[in-house]
Amino acid sequence: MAKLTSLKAEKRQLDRRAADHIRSHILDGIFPANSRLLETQLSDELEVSRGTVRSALAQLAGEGLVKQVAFTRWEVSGSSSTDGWEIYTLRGVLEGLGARLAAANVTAEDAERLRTICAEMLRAISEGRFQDATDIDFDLHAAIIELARHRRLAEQHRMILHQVRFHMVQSGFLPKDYDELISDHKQLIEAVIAGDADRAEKLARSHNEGEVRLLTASLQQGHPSDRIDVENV
Amino acid sequence: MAKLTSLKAEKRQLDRRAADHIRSHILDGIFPANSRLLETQLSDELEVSRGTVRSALAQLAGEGLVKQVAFTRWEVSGSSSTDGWEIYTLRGVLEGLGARLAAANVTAEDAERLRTICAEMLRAISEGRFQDATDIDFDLHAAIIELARHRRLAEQHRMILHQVRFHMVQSGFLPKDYDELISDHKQLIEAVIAGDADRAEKLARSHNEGEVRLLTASLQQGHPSDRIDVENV
DNA sequence: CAATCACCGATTGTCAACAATTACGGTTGC
DNA sequence: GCAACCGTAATTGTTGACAATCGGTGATTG
Repeated sequence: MAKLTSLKAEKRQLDRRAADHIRSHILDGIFPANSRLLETQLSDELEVSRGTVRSALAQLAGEGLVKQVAFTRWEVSGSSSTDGWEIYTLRGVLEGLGARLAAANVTAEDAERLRTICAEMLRAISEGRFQDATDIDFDLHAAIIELARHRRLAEQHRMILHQVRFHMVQSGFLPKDYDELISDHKQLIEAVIAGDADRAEKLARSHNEGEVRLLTASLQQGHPSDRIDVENV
Repeated sequence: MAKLTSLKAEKRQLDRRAADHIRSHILDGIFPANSRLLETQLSDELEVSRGTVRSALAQLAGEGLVKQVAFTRWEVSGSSSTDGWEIYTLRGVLEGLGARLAAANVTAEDAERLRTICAEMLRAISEGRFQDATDIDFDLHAAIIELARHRRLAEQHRMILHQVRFHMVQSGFLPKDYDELISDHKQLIEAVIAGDADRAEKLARSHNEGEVRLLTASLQQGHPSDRIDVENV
C-alpha cells in the first residue's frame, strides 16, 4: 500500500480531510477495486485515530466508493460491468435534469463560461494533454449542473462523477473519438445556452448512451468482471 | 423533546439502529424541521454513547434529513419550498429511470404483485384509511424501483422517498383528489406491465409535476417558508 | 450609550482503551 | 481422510475521557 501524507495542517475537520485523502487514493487507482482497507493501517498512515478513519470510511461508503461488511471488513467498491451500467444510467438522468434546469437559468456570463471551458478542453486535446482533457470534461459537466441551482442534484452528481472516474480508472476506459466527444459537448452547451431545455436534456442523456450500450452488451454476454478479487498487500 | 425507546435488543449495529430511531422520529414530525439535535440528549435517551449517536447523525446527514454545522450544532433539515422543489424534481427523474427499466424487466408475477399493491391502496382509500393509503403509495413506487434491479438507484430512491415523506409531514400536504391519484398509479403500472418503457418513464415523471408546479409558483412569489425556526426544548 | 473584547459555559471534535465478533488453523473424533 | 469443533489472533464496534471550538454575557473603554 502506498504511503499517505499526514494531515495536521488546515482547519477543516479531520474526518473530512481523511475522507478526501482516501477518496483521492481510490480515484487514482492506488487502492484498487475490491481491495481491503484496514482501519489501523489507515489511521497509522494518516496519523489520526481509528475513530476518525472510521468516520471517513463511513462517508465514503455513503458516496458508494467503499463497502462495509459488518464486523468484518471495509473494502473498495467493485467495478464490474453491472456497476458501470448503474453508474452511467444514473448519470444520464441526473445530467439530463441538470441540463434541463440549466437551460432555464442560463445567463450571458454563464454562456461565456461554458464556452471557455469547452475551448480549454479542445486545446488540451489538441496538445495531447489527455488527462487534463478528461479533468476539464468533468469540470464542464459539473459547471452545467451548477447552473441548475439544485443543491441535492449537485451533491448526487458530485458523487456519481466520482464513481464514473473510479470506473474509468479501474476499467482502463479511454475515449475513442475525441472529435465526437468535442462535438457532443459543443451541441450540449449550445442547447443549454439557447435555453432549449428539451434538447439539452436529450443531449445530456444520450451523451452516456455509448457506454451504457457497451456495458449492457458486456452484461448480456455474462462478462465475468465481477470475479476480480485484488488483495491489498 | 419526546422520549426515545432504548435499543439494546436486536443484533444490528448500534449506530444503524440509532439512525433508524432518529429518522423515524424526524419522519413522524416529532423532531420538526430546523429543530436542533443535541448529541448528549440523544445519547441519554437512546442509552448509547455519544460516538454512536454521532455516527448515526452522520448517516442521516448523508441521507439529507439532518444538517451539520461544524463545531456548533446538528439540526433537522429545513422544509422550504426550495427543498420541496428539489425533492420532487429529483424524485421525478429517479422514478422515471426506475419505471423505464422496470418496464424492460417485468414478469408476470411482478405484474400481479403491482396490481395487488394498487388494489390494496384503492381499498385503503375507500375505507378511509388515508395514512395506510399513503404508506402503500410509497410501497408501490418502491416496488417499481425494485423491478429496475439497480442497486444505486434503489438506494437514492429510498433516500428521496424519506425526504418526500418528511416534506409532506412538515408542509401538511395531503392528496386532494384520490380518484386522480389512483388513476395515475393504474396508468403507470399498466405501462410498466405492458413493457412500454417510454410511456412508463413519462408517466412516472409527470406523476410529481403537480407538486413541482405548485412549489415553483410558491418560489416565484418569494413565499417565506424558509423563515421557520423552531427550537427544540 | 454603543462598540469591543475577554471570559465562561455549553457543545462538538478527537482520541485511546476496552468489548464483541469474525475468520482461520489446529485438533479431535468418527 | 474428512468433518465438526474449539481456541486464538486479528479486526471491527462501542465507550468514556479529554481537547478544541463556538456563542453569548458582561465588563471596559471611547
